Amino acid sequence: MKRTHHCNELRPAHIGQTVTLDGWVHSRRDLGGLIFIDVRDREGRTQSVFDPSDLPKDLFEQAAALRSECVVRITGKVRARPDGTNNTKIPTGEVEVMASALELLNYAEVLPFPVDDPEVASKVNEEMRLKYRYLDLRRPEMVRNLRVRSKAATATRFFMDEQGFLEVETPILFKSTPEGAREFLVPNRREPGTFYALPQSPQQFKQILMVGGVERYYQIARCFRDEDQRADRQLEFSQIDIEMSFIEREDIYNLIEGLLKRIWKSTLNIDVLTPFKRLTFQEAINRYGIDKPDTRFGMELVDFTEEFRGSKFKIFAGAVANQGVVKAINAKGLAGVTQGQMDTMTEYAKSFGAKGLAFIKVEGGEWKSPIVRFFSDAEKAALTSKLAIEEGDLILFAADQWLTACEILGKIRLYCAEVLKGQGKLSVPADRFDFLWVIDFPLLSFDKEQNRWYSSHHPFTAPVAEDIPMLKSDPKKVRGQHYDIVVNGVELGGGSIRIHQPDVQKMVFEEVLQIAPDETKLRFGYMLEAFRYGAPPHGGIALGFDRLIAILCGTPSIRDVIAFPKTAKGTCLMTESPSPVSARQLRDLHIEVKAARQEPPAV
RNA sequence: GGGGGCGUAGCUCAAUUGGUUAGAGCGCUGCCCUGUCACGGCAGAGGUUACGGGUUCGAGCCCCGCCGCUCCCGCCA
Repeated sequence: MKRTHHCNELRPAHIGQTVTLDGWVHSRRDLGGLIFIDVRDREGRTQSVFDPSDLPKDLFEQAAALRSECVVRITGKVRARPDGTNNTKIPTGEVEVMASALELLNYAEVLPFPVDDPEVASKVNEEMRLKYRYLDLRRPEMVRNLRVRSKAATATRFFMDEQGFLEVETPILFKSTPEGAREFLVPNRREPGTFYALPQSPQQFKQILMVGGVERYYQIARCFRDEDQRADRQLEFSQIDIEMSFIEREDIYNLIEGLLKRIWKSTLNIDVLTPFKRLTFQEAINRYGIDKPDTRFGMELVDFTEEFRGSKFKIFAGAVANQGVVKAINAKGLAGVTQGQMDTMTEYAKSFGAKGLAFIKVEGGEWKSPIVRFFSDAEKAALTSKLAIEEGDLILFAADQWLTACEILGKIRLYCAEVLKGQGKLSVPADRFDFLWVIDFPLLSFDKEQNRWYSSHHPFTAPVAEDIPMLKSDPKKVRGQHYDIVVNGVELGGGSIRIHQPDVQKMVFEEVLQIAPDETKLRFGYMLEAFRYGAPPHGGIALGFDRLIAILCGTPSIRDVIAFPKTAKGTCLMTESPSPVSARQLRDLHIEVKAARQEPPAV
């Protein structure tokens, strides 16, 4: 390598040294008689000067012909910049390289979009950024995201190693287990009609590793789910996947708190306070209307079920009489909500099953609301005191079954917070991270359509020991030893203590979940068999690695922290995948495509 | 599968709500310029308004279809 320094390295201490820099032409300022070339690499940029008075004519002309993003090697002596010409915006701004040699390593054609101007580049259409991802990745913001990702991965590996974990890789070609997410299938050439599946997660392998005596396993694992995408969901994504033997829930909490503390310290140099708060599922729903609450602001749900029992306002009284609840939130300072925003909120509430969205605007010293005339003085007094109502407030109500009412207001709460942030009435510091554990989830949920119970998390989750007797008598009340780690309203990960007794697992499969014994054997037979030969008590967790990095980088989309992400429809705009394949490939795989299909280009 | 937003020059955006030859900034090309760093100055090129239909005397704008990007619901054990 001929490069002597990177482009964020030269300081006044280097003055007098002859150096060689390799990089891209970040910008070229041709003053006619004098040319400035800023050379950029992933570390930063450095100014070089081409002065015709001490350069051969052809060298000077070569420099004049350079254009943005050409790859160059520049050699020259480091010198202090003349008085008054320092550039305080860049760390190398006190010095410059007086070029004596220039090598054009590669020429660059005119770019489809600029990478040198952060203002413009950050606004470029994402379609363009994805198609020319290699250009997008040159932007300092993107380099920084990749660096944070790498640092976090390294911190994870160091920490997990210190804690005695073994990094073990598990197969990508897995067995189809049609529970949960839709899988990607891979046809087996060797036996027509059989398929591998790509793993939704290494769940079953990591439990088998515990049976295999590994005791402490981790992996930054690639997972695949053929479901529709979101800003925080890709078809393929990464998890920090962890499993441990001979432990209880507290051990997982401790471990993860230590891991996140380490990651935050090594990437952002922020000290995260531990232990994290804990909230039961019940309390999370009751206070925030969601199982992944953002606790960086208040606006909590307040219960008025007792106050409106027998109220003259029949909608509220009726909900209570029907075993439902009445809940309200105070969106402080939002009385000036526009009709459009109110309509949006009402539509939003309706999409979650509400019949409408009752409200009170507190403006000009009075309560403006179509429903307030039905309220008694006692009811008004209760609202005023429990919601701390003041001038300028907007009160919003939901009356329904407990879970529905809470979820509706939970969504409305988040919407109001966004509106208030937009108006500058609510601000959340960018470096604030509210971590918390959500615990005591119900083990089972009931599927009304299929008239059967299904696992809230997955069927290997252990019930809380004291609740086991209720498994058959009162399944609804059984709590699972499941936990979610939440930060700033984002579900960062979740896990559980697993069932390690084959008889309990069999009972859950067959008697609680009502999966036929032969089907259980077909799908999970190898697991049940493994558990017969001495399975240690164990449990684990998986953290969404992409989401974790997105939070560290302060971006709402995980596409910004994945080098080569896919679009919302699952395509790669750079490589144009997925794509048709040749008839011969299909024949080898014993696959006949019935849908009208595009022919691949002839090779 | 459903709902919303967007698509105009290489890029980011305008276009007085259906009316002349579709504009600006940046970029690009040429010329000038010895202390710039968002260099500056002068001149110039660059458009199938994503695509296909329709309504109209007239469509970037209205209608239908279609493609792509994006956000959300469903889905994600």
